[in-house]
Amino acid sequence: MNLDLSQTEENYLKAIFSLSIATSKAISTNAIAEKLETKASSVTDMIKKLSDKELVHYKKYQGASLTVAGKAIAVRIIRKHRLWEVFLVKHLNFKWDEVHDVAEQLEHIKSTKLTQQLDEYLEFPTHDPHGDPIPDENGNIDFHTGVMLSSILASEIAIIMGVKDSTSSFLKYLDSSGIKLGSVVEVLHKEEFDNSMLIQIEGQKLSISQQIAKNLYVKKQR
Amino acid sequence: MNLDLSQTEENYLKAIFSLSIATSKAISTNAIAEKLETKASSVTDMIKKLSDKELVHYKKYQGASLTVAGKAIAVRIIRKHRLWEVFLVKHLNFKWDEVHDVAEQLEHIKSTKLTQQLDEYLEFPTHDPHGDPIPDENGNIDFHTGVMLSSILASEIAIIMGVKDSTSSFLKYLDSSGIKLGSVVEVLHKEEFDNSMLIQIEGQKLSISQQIAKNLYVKKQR
DNA sequence: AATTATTTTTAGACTTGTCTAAAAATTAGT
DNA sequence: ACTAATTTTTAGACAAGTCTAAAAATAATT
Ligand SMILES: [Mn+2]
Ligand SMILES: [Mn+2]
Ligand SMILES: [Mn+2]
Ligand SMILES: [Mn+2]
Repeated sequence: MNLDLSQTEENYLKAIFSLSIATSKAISTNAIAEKLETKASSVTDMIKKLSDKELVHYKKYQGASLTVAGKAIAVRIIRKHRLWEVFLVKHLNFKWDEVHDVAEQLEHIKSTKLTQQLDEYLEFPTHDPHGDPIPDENGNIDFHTGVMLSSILASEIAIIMGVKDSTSSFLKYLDSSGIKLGSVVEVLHKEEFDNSMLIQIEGQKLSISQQIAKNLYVKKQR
Repeated sequence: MNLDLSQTEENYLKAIFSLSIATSKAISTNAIAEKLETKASSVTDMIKKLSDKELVHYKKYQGASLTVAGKAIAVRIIRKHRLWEVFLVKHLNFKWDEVHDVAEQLEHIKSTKLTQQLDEYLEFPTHDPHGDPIPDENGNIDFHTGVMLSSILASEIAIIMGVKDSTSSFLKYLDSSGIKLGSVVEVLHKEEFDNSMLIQIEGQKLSISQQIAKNLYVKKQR
């Protein structure tokens, strides 16, 4: 059995993993297809292949879920992805909205020594530039403990811990508004009508939509 | 015309480039096949494809050579390969015999910003860990001016500038003999029978075969 | 429960890159 | 110059990954 996977196979495992975080149910063919911007028929073919390699559990019409072996591989890829993102931002002057596409390529480089040395070189970072947790060598992840900013009540104070949406447009919006990881945010007012909120952040007052607030992980202060 | 090449296409261009350094003639199908460890029939197919893309000149039975566009791409890949090798040795504790396979993967990462920032981060290195010249941003290369150690006469002194053979076994031999880039070498005696030589290097006397001496670039002193 | 709508799978085709075996062209040897 | 050896190309096949269109299964409606 060939244990060396193609980039495509790795991307499928990663997609199933990230779709599995929100639910404990099997992931539908369509969901995977949408995530990978491919067709359902292609997904069926690939899932069968991964099932033969015992990396996913699969029963016809029942969707897919990762086996222990499949999950271990997915986590390793995510680890590499996030370590590279840290490297790009910390050492190569990339902005947090510029790293993802390059990391999508770098995550497939195969060299355990490289990953290990990169981790050490970066001084064992625990989170990537978007606040996402970096799995350790053994595949353990500290999942986001944070709640969403949208759930914080008026007059409460919180700290920005991460972004849920990592698209360039969202990150650029945050940059232009001065919102960054570690920023202290106070909820001054919540508008009942549309759930928008007026917040105090980085020395300024700002009105943000619920859409924005739902994509920011925060840690509530006391 | 799609300008984004596959890794395979890039490897063919690189192979033709490196085989072209030794000669000004077109490169034979067989030579490419051997270099890439593939079959001649596969090479013919790919050369046709690259010819359609105007990256190689090709006439049936006449071998292949790079067009200006093809050469520019090949040089960019070699630049990336060597920059990554420098990074791995300088920052990630890789030995010079460990970098090649990883660099073979990293050279295909597509991001001009990445290449440019990496170059800057490494402080614009001119040579890789094996002494090979790194092309600059515009594709200019300082080819090895050096001669081979095998051509140095008895009683002459030279400095090790690079290795021609970068296989792990050769590099490990050099490590075990204390030979490294920058080492000063004095030729004490040349054996006429087999062209082996007795040299003084890094404070010790050493006998090396012609095979060894033919794979070391040196700069003659004075 | 029967019919519709949606999701998923299958069947067949296409692209990329590879291979083997055979044919064609070139090169070498006499 | 002719034959033999070598190199190169072609023809046909295969694996990986993708797609479209049609069939089958499941889920939602009435
Ligand atoms: Mn990312
Ligand atoms: Mn990230
Ligand atoms: Mn190399
Ligand atoms: Mn090198």
